[in-house]
Amino acid sequence: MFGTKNDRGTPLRLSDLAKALNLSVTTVSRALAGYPDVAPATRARVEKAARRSGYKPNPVARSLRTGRTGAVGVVLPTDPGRFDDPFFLQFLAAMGRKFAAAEIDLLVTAARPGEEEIKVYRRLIDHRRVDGIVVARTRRHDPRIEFLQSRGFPFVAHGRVETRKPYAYVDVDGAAAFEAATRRLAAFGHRNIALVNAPDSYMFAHFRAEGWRRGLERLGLPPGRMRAAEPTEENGHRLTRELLGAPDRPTAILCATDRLAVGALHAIAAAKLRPGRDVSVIGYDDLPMASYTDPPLTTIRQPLAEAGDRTVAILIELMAGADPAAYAELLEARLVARASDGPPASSVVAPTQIPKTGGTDNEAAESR
Amino acid sequence: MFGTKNDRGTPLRLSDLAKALNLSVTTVSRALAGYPDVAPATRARVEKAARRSGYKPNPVARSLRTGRTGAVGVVLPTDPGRFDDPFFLQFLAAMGRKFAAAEIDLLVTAARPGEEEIKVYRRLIDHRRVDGIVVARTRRHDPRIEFLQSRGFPFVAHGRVETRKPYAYVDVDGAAAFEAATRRLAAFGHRNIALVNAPDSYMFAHFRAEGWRRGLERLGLPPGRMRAAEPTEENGHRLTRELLGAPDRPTAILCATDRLAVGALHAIAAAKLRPGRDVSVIGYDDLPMASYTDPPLTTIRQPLAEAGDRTVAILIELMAGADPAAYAELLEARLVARASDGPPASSVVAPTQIPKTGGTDNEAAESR
DNA sequence: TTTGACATCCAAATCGATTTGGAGAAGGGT
DNA sequence: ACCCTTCTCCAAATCGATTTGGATGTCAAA
Repeated sequence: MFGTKNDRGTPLRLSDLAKALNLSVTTVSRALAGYPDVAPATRARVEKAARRSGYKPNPVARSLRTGRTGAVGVVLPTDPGRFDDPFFLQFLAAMGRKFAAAEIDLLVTAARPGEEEIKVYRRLIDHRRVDGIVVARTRRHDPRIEFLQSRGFPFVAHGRVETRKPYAYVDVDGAAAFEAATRRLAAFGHRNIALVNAPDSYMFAHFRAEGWRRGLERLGLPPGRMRAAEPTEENGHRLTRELLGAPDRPTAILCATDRLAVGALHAIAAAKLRPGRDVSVIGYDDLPMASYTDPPLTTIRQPLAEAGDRTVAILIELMAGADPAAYAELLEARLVARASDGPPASSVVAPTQIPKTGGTDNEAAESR
Repeated sequence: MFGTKNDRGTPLRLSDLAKALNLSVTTVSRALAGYPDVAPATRARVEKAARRSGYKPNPVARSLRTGRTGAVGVVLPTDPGRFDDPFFLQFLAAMGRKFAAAEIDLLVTAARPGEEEIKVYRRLIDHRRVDGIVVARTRRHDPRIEFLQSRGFPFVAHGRVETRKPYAYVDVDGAAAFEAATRRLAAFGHRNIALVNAPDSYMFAHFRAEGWRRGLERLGLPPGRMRAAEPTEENGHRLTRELLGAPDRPTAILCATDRLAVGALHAIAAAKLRPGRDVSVIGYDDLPMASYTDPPLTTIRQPLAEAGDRTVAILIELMAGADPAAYAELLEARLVARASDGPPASSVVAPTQIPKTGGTDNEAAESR
């Protein structure tokens, strides 16, 4: 009856459908769009023909006319060329299903924090590449949030920001999670609990440190030591080695991410200490590999799937015109107990066998 | 002189520029596009005005007219919701920089292998969402390749496929790498070298097995055992446990990916054997965490950055009309020696202490 | 018979850039 | 003086869908 191609061999156009039905493109368009000024019988005829022929409107033409693109942008705040943090992939994956279900395309770019970063956002918006944006890994003073707010562009942030003007976000309560983790360690009997953190400029790092501090304080424990750097295995190793080399060696180390924790476990073993016995470690993220560290990593699992679902749902509402101020969701993380933490080996262990750390690199690193 | 916005507050249009310059849109368009029928002085004037005002053509309008989108699609062959394999992210990252430099947007989707998968490709093409496609992780009989070829759509595959009709691909010579790794293990003195592989339906797994087999053969060693399953830590652990439980326990295990290798190391330790001493392990991918396993993983690093660069470069040429048959590139991987392999502990070790494996799950798994 | 009110339908404008098919002017050759 | 190139430039068509602003027809009320 109706072919799925027109006589030019290109996908069916609205005008092809109209011609076949002996109707105007206007009527066909309005019939499919649900306008009321189309007779029920006509609408049925149009819908049937559209279904039969597999007609789908050309999204580019529609986009030009309506100004909508059917795509959403995500700019990963990392060096393009190596945004290999598994977290980002999990994050993308968490949103993928919902976006696919809504027939929304995901446009992924990478741009490292800084001036260039805003340019990418500007391009996405000015050139109408996307209808909405997801901001990943917020920072304390985040120029991206300010920029998007100033443009009035729909966006959802994964994480909070220190700003007055309300905006839509979905975040996980890292402070509560780290306070709970601190309590857990204290309950094991630890009194010297250190933190291997990501740079404080990252909001997530800031909150996790806050939870740790609050936990220590409420438990009446003395403040612990903290070191921070970009969350990689290598930095986790280095910072932990520094902590272990200090005179009052911590018996437990909270790590802001699993990648840091992996490095920490390694540094502990390298110092001839038993991770999980002499020094407890707790991570955050529950990456797939967390079960396969040695010992298996006790870590905190954030409800990333739920966060992704909510992020997408909120973004869709914002793109339809909803007020960003109405959306501020804080989800709960939950601790996954494995074997990298437990009671301290003994209250009074002589700090035996701790190798000297190198002398040149023991200031707290705070890379870019 | 020229504002960066027109009087409607929207981004500058070609017609705004034309009006300001007292020229027709035709001339302005042709001046910027480099047509020869524009007076040098006029062209200079137009170019200067465009630069000053920051004019960028509306990509949607351009797309409607030219049929090009300025975007490229990647469909990750995984469950949407959990495409958390670090490899995919590295792969995306490897292409990210070049795509950004060429001002090409990257459209990322996930669809699990099967019928649904082709639907996604069909949508990308029919709806003109992208100008080209990158096919990730090829399979032996890959319906994606056939589909794209039948449509004559520009694409580059990361990996080869068993087909006669030529197509453009960039691949890493996994067979050569695994043959070399096998030789290395044999040089250490190993004679019983097993393979923990990904399903043979994946082309990469097929080649790595081929290299391993060829290596054994050329060295005059007896064929080794192989087990295969989806490349996750968990499966690496399970398959390795099965291999270790067999009567003639291998002294070395090649793993098709680092994730499998991580599981393997863990299974070896769980069997009270010393990884790197009693049982050597070599992985593939050199994920960031490979340096932080216990012991640090000897693995094979593929030149992913180079592969990404070439993939993008080839795709750009194909989109400009080049012949896919002209592009078939095979890159070399290189072994990164760490501490998970070495000479076998002793030629004659009694297979002591090997715990019984569970009885229910010891057939070679070959999940979907 | 006339007048609304309502139900249906459609021609044309629109989104913004590209491209076709000339038009007009200037200069050269005969 | 006339014809032909060669240079420059531009009006209008085009891509395909959406949307504005009617046009037409029908039927009931006046």
